[in-house]
Amino acid sequence: MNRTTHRLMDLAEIRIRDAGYGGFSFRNLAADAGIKSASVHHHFPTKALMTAAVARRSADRFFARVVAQAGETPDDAIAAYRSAFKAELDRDGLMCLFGVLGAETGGLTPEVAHEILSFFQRCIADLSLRIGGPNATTRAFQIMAALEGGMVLARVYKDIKAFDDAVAVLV
Amino acid sequence: MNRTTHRLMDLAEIRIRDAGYGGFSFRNLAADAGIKSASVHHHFPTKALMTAAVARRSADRFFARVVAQAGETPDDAIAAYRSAFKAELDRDGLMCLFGVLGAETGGLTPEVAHEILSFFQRCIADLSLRIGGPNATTRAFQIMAALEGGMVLARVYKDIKAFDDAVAVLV
DNA sequence: GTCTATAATTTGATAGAC
DNA sequence: GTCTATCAAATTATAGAC
Repeated sequence: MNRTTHRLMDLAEIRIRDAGYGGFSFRNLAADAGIKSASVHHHFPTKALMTAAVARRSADRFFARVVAQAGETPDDAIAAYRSAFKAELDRDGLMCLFGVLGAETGGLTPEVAHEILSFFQRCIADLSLRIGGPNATTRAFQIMAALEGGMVLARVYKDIKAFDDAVAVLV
Repeated sequence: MNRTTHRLMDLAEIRIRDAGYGGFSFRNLAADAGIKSASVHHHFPTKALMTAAVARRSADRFFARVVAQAGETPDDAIAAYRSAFKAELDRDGLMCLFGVLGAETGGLTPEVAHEILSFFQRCIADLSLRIGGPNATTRAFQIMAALEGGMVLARVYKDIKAFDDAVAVLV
């Protein structure tokens, strides 16, 4: 993949995290990149496939970051997840791509919905494994819910402190 | 407000909770109701104002339910909030209107965004008051995050158990 | 309160030149 | 790889008849 393809994915990711799947179009994306919408189709055949590609790249980056940071204890793993999500908020004040798309699941094509579900399944499986113990999976759901819900609150309040408060109990 | 107005709001609420603000139009709403889109404009001047009206009605109903159920202890209040959110999942498997719209805040008009922020501020203020103590507000953010995040997970997994797991620690 | 008709704009997508 | 040109469909919204 070349520079423009990546640049278009960067721009799409921002738009989706800001306003959801219905909140971006090939037209405004092209305008952001300084090209025409027809040229965007050269890089991605359809909007749905582009969104799926953006989600896949975002998930890969997320797990690379989490794996790099995760230590040996359950608390290390939780801290790694928390800081991976918080990094997105810190960078641009926008929430997690998967939280946004997950909330509007009913408006997504099957290929996009599949990427979203896969991301959360991978998080839950990985977290459960690292946490261990009899209630590991339940605990993993609690952690993911706190993180995603915290990001929604930070987005609505336009204040990262809402996220910090929401996830304070995890650390 | 007459029967058709309420019916249109019911239909819009379902659509928004399923696919977000960008996931519904006056055309498909009208089709759902068996009328024409021009007739929807007789009830609501614009899509944004209709969405704001739906949000306001949803918030009023939510707080009426919470006030009716909330007992005297902090745990009673938390249980009331949890059951008010869960009631929506139980009814149709869809998540909270405010969680969906909150996630795509960047794509909303100011009047809609204001309704969403107001809802969460009202929840946090009310919960903090009922919980009491020095960390009441922080605790309120944690509860709201768990509930909203739990609904996102339930929506993505298409399984209410994801919500139950996510909020199990609250009860 | 609902309809037909329509305007103005946007959107997702394609064909073909350069 | 980007462009112009274009299409078909959808979208928000309005005017005016019934």
